[in-house]
Amino acid sequence: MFKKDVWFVKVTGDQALVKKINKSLVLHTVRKHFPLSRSSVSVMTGLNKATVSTLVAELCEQQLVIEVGPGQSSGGRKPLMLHFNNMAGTVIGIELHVKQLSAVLCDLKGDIILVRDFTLEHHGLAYVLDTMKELIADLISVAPSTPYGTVGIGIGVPGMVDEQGILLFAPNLGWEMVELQQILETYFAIPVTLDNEANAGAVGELNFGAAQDVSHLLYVSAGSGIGSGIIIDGKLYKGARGYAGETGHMCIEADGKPCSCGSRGCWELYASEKTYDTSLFKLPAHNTQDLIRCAKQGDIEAIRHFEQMGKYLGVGVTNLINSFNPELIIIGGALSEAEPWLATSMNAVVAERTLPYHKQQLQITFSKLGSRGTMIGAAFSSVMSFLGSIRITL
Amino acid sequence: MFKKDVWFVKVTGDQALVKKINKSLVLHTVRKHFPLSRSSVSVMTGLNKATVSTLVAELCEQQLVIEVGPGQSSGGRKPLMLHFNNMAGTVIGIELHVKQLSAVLCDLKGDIILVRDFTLEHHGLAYVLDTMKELIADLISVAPSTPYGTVGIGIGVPGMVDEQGILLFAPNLGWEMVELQQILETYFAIPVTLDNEANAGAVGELNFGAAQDVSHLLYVSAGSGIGSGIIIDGKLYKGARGYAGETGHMCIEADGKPCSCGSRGCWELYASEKTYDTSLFKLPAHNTQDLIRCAKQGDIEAIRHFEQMGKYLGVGVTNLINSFNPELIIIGGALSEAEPWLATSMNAVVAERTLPYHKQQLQITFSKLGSRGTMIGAAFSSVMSFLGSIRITL
DNA sequence: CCACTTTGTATATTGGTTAAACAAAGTATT
DNA sequence: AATACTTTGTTTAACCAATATACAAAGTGG
Repeated sequence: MFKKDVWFVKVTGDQALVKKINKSLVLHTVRKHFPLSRSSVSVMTGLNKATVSTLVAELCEQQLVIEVGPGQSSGGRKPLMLHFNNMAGTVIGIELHVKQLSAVLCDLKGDIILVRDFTLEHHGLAYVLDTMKELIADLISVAPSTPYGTVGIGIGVPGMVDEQGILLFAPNLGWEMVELQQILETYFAIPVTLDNEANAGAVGELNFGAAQDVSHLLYVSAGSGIGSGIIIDGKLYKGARGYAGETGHMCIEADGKPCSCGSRGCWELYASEKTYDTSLFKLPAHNTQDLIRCAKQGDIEAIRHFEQMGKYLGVGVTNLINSFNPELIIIGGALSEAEPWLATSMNAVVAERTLPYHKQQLQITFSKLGSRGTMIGAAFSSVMSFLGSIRITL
Repeated sequence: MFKKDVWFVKVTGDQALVKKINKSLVLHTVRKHFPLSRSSVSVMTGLNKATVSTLVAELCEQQLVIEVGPGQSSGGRKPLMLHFNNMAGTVIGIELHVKQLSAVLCDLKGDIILVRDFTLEHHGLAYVLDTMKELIADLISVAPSTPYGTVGIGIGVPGMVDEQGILLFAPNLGWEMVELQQILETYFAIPVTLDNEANAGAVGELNFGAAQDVSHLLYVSAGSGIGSGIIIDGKLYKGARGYAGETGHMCIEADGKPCSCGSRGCWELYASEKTYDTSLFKLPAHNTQDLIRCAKQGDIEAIRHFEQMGKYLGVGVTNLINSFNPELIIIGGALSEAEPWLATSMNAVVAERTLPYHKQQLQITFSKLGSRGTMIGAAFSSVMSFLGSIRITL
């Protein structure tokens, strides 16, 4: 419905392309580093002062940038400080959990204005869809009045999404081939970006969490299964058809346990919540939240189990490091809250098994954004999509 | 010594950038599709006829494109056909094997002009380096006279290479921290590109082999170990520090055989020539060449062993497919010559284990270029580097 | 021989960046 | 307080690559 990725459609170079590059450069420089004077934008971007002035004037007219008055002098005329107008519009970010629907209303900076949660009673498609529509409609209606209004809806789902925004398969919901993006775009007439939960989480961390100014990053979402969001050159890597990052079904035991995917020895059979039902330990509970509570109280079986998961988490993470050579690995998802019991054994395995050169300048952390990372990431994808669609010529 | 990747240094847009994009577009359109008229270049690129005329005129003056006379009319004036001047310069491609040094002299199209082989007696650094210098000097001296002369040397090595062109570690040669690129650039005053064997092979297949017009590709080089060349968006992906693609040390048996890398259960312990010494079968030989001969003669032990390797090859390939979602997987390296005995079991495992959606529009083939792929790829990297460094303004 | 097509070039225009000069508004020094 | 210097931001003219348009060149077909 809405054109996506307009950026790369034009392969030849002309003045429009030049302006697009520079205007976008100025906009994002202001967005990331405001408050800022025109002069410093010029220095930071390498663009001529005059060029910056022209482009800033246009961005002001488009209300994406605002002049907020004089700043402090550094030995000469006072600079006129520029702000990114985070209230030029709003976006909605949604995460579809198995038992819950979470939504946020964000400004264009990605700051949360409002949160809504809704407990799902079952996974009937019509029911969930209606709930989602209600939730979105509610958020749109209470959104503060802004020049552009609500400009995008970003959704993170626990399943595989293709390039056309079709939710192909969501095992935990029992859904297949749901044209979620198209349905919602038609209903609300607002651009919708649909992504799997891991990809959304990666975008969230990249822009707000542990991964700012990182360009090669893997976000491992460990929960009921495992999925990875892959950031390459600062951009989400989706593969040929949009299915990249299904690392949960990476085989780490060639002749291991049979998996529902048809393979054997898949990573997520050893390092996700799927282990709870087949654990060799006498687990006092079968969900992450309760197990963490038990571990906090010193339950030895729960702690042992987490340590075991940490080890297998490390095995898979090592594989990713050796293959991708990232700067940063972030462990996210529900299991990231078990960091205190997972981290030691995981790090030990990674330290022992990763190739020496790959360990240089590599960082491994747990998610900084917690359960909201996915929502915020989904919302932010919409922000970027909106900012990328801004008119170049006035 | 020589500036690499000049392309991305400039982040702002200006007319020079526009011209660079368009001139490069015209050049590579002619290179890939010649013979071609200016008019068809205009249609294919989307550039205005006048723009194409201007740029072609410059490229002709730079001797990279030549006008070869009138073509066939299609109902109007005869077109003036353009050729890419593959003899504007020459490049040298070298592959450093364990027991052999192979070199080619290529034109700018990547066609082989001359091949030289040299058997290495040992791996002494000084000895190999001297041999390499002699070989290169010889090829340069016999290269046909061209406007630009020999414009690049590309080298593929069996080891890990960093971004600065330092050969960090080559287990089979016993080398560590050899500044190969810098040594040769200083000696010959010609740009040198150094890459590991798998990356070079991937570039070779991408441009001359099974992978033309493919943008997401994995080239798995299986020989004495396993390494992968990863092509993403039509470009070689090297990771944060240049070490991406060390897939041979991907763990496929969490508690498997110990590996020299410090880890356990590494892929290459189960699917490379490293299996020969620990095989459960009574192998009639311990090198690939002889084993293939035996398999051809029906030796059941050799065949069984290859089938076993094929299975494990499939396990690793499945992991790569699920993670990267490529369009194409190419099996290369010495083991690719055992295709008849590897393919069936490998394909069976991949078919059984790969996620259903990832199998759509996925192709798996064995290398089409054989043992020369790496050399040609290395040479071609140099060609691209040269063409990328061409002056924009006359 | 004439109408039409295709190919390629010449010319004027457009629209972006830029350097340089300048104006505005401050600080520092005497 | 007056002067010199800095910093910030705008104005102006120039530059240059792509483009639309007109046109020239060279063919085909009836």
